[in-house]
Amino acid sequence: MTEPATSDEIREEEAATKAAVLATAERLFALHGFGSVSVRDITAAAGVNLASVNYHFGSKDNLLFEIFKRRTAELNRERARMLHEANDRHAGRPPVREILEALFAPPLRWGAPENPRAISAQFIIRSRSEGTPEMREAIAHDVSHLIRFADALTAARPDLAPEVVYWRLHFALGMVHNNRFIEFDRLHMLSDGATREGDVDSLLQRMLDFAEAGFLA
Amino acid sequence: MTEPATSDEIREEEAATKAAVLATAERLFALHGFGSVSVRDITAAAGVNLASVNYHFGSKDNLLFEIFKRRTAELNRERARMLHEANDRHAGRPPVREILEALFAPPLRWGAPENPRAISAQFIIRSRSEGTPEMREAIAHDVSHLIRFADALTAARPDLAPEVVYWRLHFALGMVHNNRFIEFDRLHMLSDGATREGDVDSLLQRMLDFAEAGFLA
DNA sequence: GTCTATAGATGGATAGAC
DNA sequence: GTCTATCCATCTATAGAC
Repeated sequence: MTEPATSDEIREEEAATKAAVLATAERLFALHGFGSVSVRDITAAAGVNLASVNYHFGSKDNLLFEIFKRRTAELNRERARMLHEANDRHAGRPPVREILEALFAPPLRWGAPENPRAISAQFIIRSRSEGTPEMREAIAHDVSHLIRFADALTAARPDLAPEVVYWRLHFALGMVHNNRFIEFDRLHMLSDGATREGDVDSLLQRMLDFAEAGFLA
Repeated sequence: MTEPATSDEIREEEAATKAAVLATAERLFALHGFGSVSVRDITAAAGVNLASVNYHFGSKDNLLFEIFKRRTAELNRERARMLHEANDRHAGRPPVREILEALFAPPLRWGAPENPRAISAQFIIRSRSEGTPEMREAIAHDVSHLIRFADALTAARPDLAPEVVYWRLHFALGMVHNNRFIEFDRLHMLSDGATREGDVDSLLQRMLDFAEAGFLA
C-alpha cells in the first residue's frame, strides 16, 4: 500500500490491518488449532507485518482472548434474544423445548457449513479445550449468560430439585459441545453415511427431541 | 543407579525406564495438555535421561500415541465386557438403560477423583481435542468398539429408524465427553455448589435417567 | 504506524562417548 | 542402553530505522 496522507486514512488503514489480523487469526486457529498456528502464519496469510500482532494486540495470547471475547459475546447475545422472545411468547414461562432451542439453535446455525459463522463456531469450540489459562478462567467462571437459562428451566420444571435441573443443563450443553468435525466424521463412519444430512434444522429437532425427553424424565 | 550386571537386570532396568516414562508422560499430559509438556519436562520428572524418550518411543508424538492406544484399548475392553454381561442377563436383548450403562460407567468410574485411573480418563478426554493427526485419525476412523453398542441399541429400539439411533448415540457420547474438570467447575459455579457431590454412581444414574429418556422419546 | 532484523528462549532430535 | 553435549528449527517478542 502507498502511504496514507491524512489522519483519517491512517485510521482506516490501521482498522483494516487490525480487522485483517482478527479475521485471519480466527480462521487459522479454527482450522488448525491454537498451538499449531504461529504469529508468523497469521501475519503472512493476512498480508500484514509480523510485528502488527504485537503492536495491535500485545501478544498472541491476547489476540486469542480478544477473538474469544467477541465471539462468545455475540453468541450469548443471540441466545439471550431467543430466550427473551420465548418468554414473550409464553408470558414469562416458556416450555422446556423452547428454552433449549434458544440454547441450541445459535451455535448450531453458526456451525452450518454454508454459514460464514462456521469458522467462529469452530473457534469457540476449540477454546473450550485448547484455550489459554485466561480463556479457561473465563469459561469456568463467567456463567452469567447461563443463569437465565437455569432459572427458566427451573421455572418450567418446578417439580424437579434444582440440582437436577443444573445437571441436566450440563448434559444438554455436552450435546452442543460435541458438535465438532471429528465427532461428526466418526458418527458418519459408524453409521456408514446414514447420518450425512447436513440439514441444521433437522439436527436441531433431533437434539431437542433427545434433550426435551431427558428433561421430562 | 549402579550398573546392572546380568542381561536380566538390563531388561528389568530398561522396562522400568520405559514404564516410568509412560506413567510420567501420561500424568503430565493429562494435567497440563499435550502442547504444554515438553520431552524435557517428562524426562526430568521421571528421573530418566532426556534421550530415553526418543530411544524407547522414537518421538514425542509416538509416545503420545502409545499411551493413547493402551488406554483406549483398556477402556473399550471394559465397555465390551459390561455390554457382554448385559447381553447375558437379557438373552441377547438388553434394555436401553443397561446398554448405556456399559457405555457410560467405565469412563465415569475411571474419572472418579479417588481412582488412580482418573489420570488416564483425563488423558483420553484431552486426546479428542489436542491429539496428534495420527490420534485424530484413529478416533475418527476406528469405530469398531461402537458398532456393538449401535447394534444393541437398534435391537432394543427396533421401532426407531437406524439413523435416529446413531444420532442419539452421538448425543449420549457428547454427554460423556463433557465430563472435564473445566465443565464441572463451571457447573458448580453456576449451581453455587449444589452440584458438588463427587459421587460417581449418582452421577451415573443422573446421566442414565437423562439419556434413557432421550432414547425412549 | 510500518517494517526489517534480531534478540532471546525453548524444544525435538541425535551424535558419540561410556 | 544410558547419558551428555549439542545441533538446528521454531517461535514470541522487541528494538530501531524509516
